[in-house]
Amino acid sequence: MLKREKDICEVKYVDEAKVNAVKKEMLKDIEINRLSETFGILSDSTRIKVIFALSKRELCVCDISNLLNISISAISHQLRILRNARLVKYRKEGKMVFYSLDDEHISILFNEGLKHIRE
Amino acid sequence: MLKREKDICEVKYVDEAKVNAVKKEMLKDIEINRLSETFGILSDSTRIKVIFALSKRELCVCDISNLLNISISAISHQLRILRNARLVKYRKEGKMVFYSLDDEHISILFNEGLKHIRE
DNA sequence: ATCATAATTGAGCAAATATTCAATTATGAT
DNA sequence: ATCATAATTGAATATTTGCTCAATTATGAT
Repeated sequence: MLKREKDICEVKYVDEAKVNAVKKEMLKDIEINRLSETFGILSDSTRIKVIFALSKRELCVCDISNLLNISISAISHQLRILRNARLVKYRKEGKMVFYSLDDEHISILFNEGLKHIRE
Repeated sequence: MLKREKDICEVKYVDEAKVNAVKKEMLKDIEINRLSETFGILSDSTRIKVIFALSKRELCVCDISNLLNISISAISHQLRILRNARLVKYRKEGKMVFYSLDDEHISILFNEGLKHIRE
């Protein structure tokens, strides 16, 4: 009755019905991946600072670098991640590039996180 | 006028006033760390599945291992992370340990994330 | 007591990730 | 055109992180 492809865990006391019931309700793989990616973007302290700073006002790369005391290169790499995730947008003005927040929803998530740690 | 400890970035065109204004409002280090830790816990697909499963019902370690098709050891390591973050609680019954969600607020955050990716 | 099972733990490994460094692109000033 | 500055990029490095494996703890059954 208990058929398993993996014979590592030949567990006897598993409640199959219970496990299967949860398995049916389980999130889809794509949802799980998108969720972990979304939260992953907010899981780095540098990116948190960038998002918070940009929630206050538009800033150029150099401003952010100075504000966070982090190298231009490092910040540029992180901005690319935020850009790819469509969390920030930018506009060019001469040699400078100004970044600002692009996504309303991430703000909600971000503030929900703030609420959580401040309670 | 422009005094900096780091002479790597001797930038001239930084808008000091703007940067300082944002710097004043910046989150405290401890808040930033807690935020990134909180989001970091939700940034792993295995932990997402565990949290989702436990949001449906209480499960023992072995159930979770079977449900997610992942080794007992691996799941135990992840459960420790969730325990340390006080996101799950447990009760012992004989040799088995049953886990369930401990934190209402994380559910809110989790569901906000779900909303975000599903919109 | 011994044995088997459920779970935890620590060490080691492999994959992912953040930062640095050097090179490059792009723009504006001369 | 040359030069300086703002930013991006790729490679290399260092750190972090998730998993496996082996050993260990804890409980229940015999």
